[in-house]
Amino acid sequence: MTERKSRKDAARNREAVLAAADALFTRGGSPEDVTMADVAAAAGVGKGTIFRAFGDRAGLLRALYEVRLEPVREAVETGPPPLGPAASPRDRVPALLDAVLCFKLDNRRLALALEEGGGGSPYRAEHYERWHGLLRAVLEQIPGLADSGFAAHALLAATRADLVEHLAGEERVPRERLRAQLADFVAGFLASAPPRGAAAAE
Amino acid sequence: MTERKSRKDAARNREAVLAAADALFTRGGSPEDVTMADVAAAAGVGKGTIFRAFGDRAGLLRALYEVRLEPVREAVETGPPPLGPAASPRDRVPALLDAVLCFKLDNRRLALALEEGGGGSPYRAEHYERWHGLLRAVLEQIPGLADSGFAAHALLAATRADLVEHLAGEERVPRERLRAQLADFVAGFLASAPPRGAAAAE
DNA sequence: TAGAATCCGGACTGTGGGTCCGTTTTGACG
DNA sequence: CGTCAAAACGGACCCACAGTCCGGATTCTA
Repeated sequence: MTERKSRKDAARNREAVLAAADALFTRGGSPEDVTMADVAAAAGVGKGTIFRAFGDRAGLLRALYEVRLEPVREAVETGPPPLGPAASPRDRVPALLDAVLCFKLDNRRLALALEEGGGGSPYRAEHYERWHGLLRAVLEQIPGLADSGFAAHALLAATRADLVEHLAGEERVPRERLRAQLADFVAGFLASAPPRGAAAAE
Repeated sequence: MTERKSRKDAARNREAVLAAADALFTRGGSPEDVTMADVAAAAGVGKGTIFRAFGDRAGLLRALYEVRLEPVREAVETGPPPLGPAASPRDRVPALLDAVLCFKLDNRRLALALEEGGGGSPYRAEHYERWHGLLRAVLEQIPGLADSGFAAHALLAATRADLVEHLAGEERVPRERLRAQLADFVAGFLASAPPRGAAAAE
């Protein structure tokens, strides 16, 4: 009942396309250099098959993205702290942003392709809205912070795929250093709301 | 001696193209919908003329961007506080970011076109490097802040053209409200470094 | 005003996303 | 197992657009 039963060749080809696209995008090189025809050839299907299954290029990218994002989403929704819902807001915010950063580090070309040529704004994508809504809600629980809606946008903007690519890929900033920098930045922002009765400096 | 003397028709056409492109990009509608042929037609020249004068689409966009950015750049480099060099770092950081935000609000479609289809990363553009270098230097002067290089990137990311477009264009957030939100966010971040001997909360 | 250097402009090319439709596969039913 | 309609296949085809090319027009120099 989950979905209309689809013909088995359709399902098989869908998987083949996803696998092929996955491989092609993971391989080094600009995401723009991977054409739909390339994907079709690598998957051993015709172009028509891809477009029927995914609608357009952006659809394919989104589908791939969702697949890869699945584990992270699960960890966030039902996992243990600090990522899961049981964590305190002050711990969860940095954990969430770190998770996003790590995801983009692990899926640079894909995230890049999706954010750049992904049709319209990345801001209309529903996966962005998920992240934003969640982050906003968590920020909301921390009193004394500025507009949490904008703050959520701004913090997420620090993990934009092309920025990550620039820093990690272009400037060769090591993964752990980048994570630390983001963590510091987030910590700085969170520090603007006094943790308790405001006991101030050390 | 500023530049090789160019033929007067070349100069005239260059201006015509800039003016036409300016008008076309300012007019509502997606920047992608403005083709080079459109610009050529509007300017009353042939396509070849545009490509000879600006190299490629990105070159035209960059040239336009520079022209529009000129006043802001001057205000930043030689203007009065809080934008100019005489301002204290704590005042100048928010002023700089506000200036960037206002600029992008005033030039939404253009900034969008440049950041999206602008060839490669926006992070390799030299105007980005100017802003980043400047912001970084100013942040550097505020003791107690996290890595100023990354912080500069992160703060600038909050003014990304597509985010601005999303908030101001899509969600109809009024200009002044957006400025206030950014200002709050920046203030929050700056507050993480104690202004003086850390007199703490109010 | 002659001649050369430079520029003009629009026809032309290459590329890649997306569509179309004749052919093939699948699965339900008798 | 044989038949048939629905669904899927695939690659030839279309189109839009960035970027190129070159014969002809324009502008500078002498």
